[in-house]
Amino acid sequence: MLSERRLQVLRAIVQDYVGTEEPVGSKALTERHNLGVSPATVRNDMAALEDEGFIAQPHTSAGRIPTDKGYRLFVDKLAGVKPMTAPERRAIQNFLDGAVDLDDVVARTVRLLAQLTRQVAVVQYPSLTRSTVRHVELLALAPARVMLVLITDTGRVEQRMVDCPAPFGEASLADLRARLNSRVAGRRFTDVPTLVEDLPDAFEPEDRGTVSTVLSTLLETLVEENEERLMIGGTANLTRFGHDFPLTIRPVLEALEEQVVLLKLLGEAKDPGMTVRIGHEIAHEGLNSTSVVSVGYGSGGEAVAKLGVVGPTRMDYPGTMGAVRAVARYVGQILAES
Amino acid sequence: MLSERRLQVLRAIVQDYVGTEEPVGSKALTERHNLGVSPATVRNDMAALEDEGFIAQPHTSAGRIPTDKGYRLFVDKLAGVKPMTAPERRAIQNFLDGAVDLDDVVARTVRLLAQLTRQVAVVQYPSLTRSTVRHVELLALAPARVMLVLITDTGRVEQRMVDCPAPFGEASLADLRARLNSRVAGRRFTDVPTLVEDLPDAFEPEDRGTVSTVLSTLLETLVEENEERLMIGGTANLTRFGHDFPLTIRPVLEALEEQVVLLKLLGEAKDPGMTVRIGHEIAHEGLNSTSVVSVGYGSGGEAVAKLGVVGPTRMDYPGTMGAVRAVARYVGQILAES
DNA sequence: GCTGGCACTCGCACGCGAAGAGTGCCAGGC
DNA sequence: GCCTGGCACTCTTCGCGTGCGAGTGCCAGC
Repeated sequence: MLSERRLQVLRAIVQDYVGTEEPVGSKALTERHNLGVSPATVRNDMAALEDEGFIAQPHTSAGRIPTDKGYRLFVDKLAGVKPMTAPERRAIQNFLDGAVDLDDVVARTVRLLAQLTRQVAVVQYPSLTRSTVRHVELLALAPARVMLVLITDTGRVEQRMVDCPAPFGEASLADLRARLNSRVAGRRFTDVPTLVEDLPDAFEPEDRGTVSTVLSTLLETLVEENEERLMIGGTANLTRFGHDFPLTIRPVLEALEEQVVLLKLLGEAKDPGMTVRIGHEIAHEGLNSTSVVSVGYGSGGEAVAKLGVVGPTRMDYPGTMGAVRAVARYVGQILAES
Repeated sequence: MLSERRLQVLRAIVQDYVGTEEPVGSKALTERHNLGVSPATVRNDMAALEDEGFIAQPHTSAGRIPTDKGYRLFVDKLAGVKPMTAPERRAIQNFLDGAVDLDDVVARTVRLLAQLTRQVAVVQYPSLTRSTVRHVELLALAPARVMLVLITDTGRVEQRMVDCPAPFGEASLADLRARLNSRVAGRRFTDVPTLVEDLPDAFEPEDRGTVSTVLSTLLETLVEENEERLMIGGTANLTRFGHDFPLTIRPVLEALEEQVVLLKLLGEAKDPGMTVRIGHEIAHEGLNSTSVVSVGYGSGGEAVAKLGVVGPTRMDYPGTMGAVRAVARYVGQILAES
């Protein structure tokens, strides 16, 4: 196990490197932190930390920078979560309070997170499968054409066109609407398939085909892969890091556009609380030099989706974690109110 | 007026510079294009073109590059719109055909445009004010809480929560829903305000407050500034230009995130057909070294929104214009079908 | 009005050397 | 046994001078 002082040295290295973006040497360390020992001693500690793989030197005659493993230790053992200040909290609440609908909530959240952390913000829309049904609406647009509108308790709205195999009367439609809502309203989306299973049986034979079609469209809408959406913002912040740009920024932008990658990433974080993934811990190659801080948010006690930020591994973890946690908390409140 | 050959020289310069990204000299020009004259002659032409402000040299001893004015002349007089090939058209159609709802259409369109042009794609959602109402739905979520759902003929869905001043019975709600729809269904959104003006008068005094509240929420939803949304994609393509990056890419990314800027830009292009804005013709500072190609698209003869791409002034204008036009055409078809 | 020739201007890549930062190691002290 | 000051060594970075090459402008001739 590393001695207490060596951990302090690692902490100091991480802090300085995050602040300056430059490899940090033993002399600078002793000057900026009261370690109570001389540079030579720190050098020994650094050599030990390097042997253990927590830090590395870019070139022989440069200072050290933390490795992914070093950041991991920092995040797990050495750093807390920096709470937001009172004015910051107020600003968050004010900014989110003006939202008029779910799209607006998500858009504002993205902007807010990007501004607070000065990094790329990612916000997932509330998952359908983890929400409950508020209402299902059926609208006859033409005799054999129905629009299906799905509304969740989190304010999310999905719509689908349904082409019916046979004309469907207004009375049958009203019947289906009523039966459907009485069965699924207030229930979790995951329960919907079994709840509507035998619904066609209640209808006249000539309507059963249409009812089945409507129901299967409803079920398709709930399929995991379709139902995940997210919004991204603050990509301009990517330009703040590394001056070796095109190479660094490109794969990150590409990965961000591949929403699948991000969704997988957010989905992987099983822990409902905060998750930090650092550098190579992220499977996707383009994101190997970034870290992702994510957390679930939800209207009640349960998380309905995730939000987080993507930034360079060299990021201010305590501050970022604080901002992410605070924003998630307020978004949850807003959703619960609406 | 410039002689025919000088225009050809300008065209050749634009084409070569777009292809190579490097200033083009007189010798290279004569080698790559059959101008039928010697480099010395071309030099004279280039000097004339420079005097007129169509081209410039980055440094004394380098080749010439087109100025914004040069690109403008190229686009207006020298370049046509390169039509898509048959396979490309088929690919566009296939790609768009799988869309399940409006969000999906827009998302696919953005991806498609970004891929075809290898630039940043921008797609505006169909404008509410230029669409017609398909249906207005009112759902009672609580005695004094109504959800308003607005559906357009282009498939766009907007929802708003309405907190009513007084409890509102299910019967009154059904009444309002029926009256509202009979008045506005099939009508243009811009006509809605006058169409619903006297609607509260038809209700009992105790319900009038609530009806007014619902109606004013409806009207707010239509306010220009709220109703404009857009989706952006292909930002990774920004990294393909200039190696002097951070400086170039940063303001562009910032401008793209400021959706207001883009919306204004798209809105300014009054011409329903294709509009090309080049470099400093764009008022926003961050976009001074980019060009924007935009065109309206719509389900019928009329444009309901715009789409386009943002790229470096040094872009393949004929190809980009061809792609933008083709995509707009197919998106219009898809919307008309849904 | 076009062409070949020629002098001139610069930007850029290359090589070299000095400067500076930081390390590793060692011998001595508490 | 651990910490410290000293010292030699390594390697990157930066500045500078030079040569090269690309490209131009101009001029005289056809």
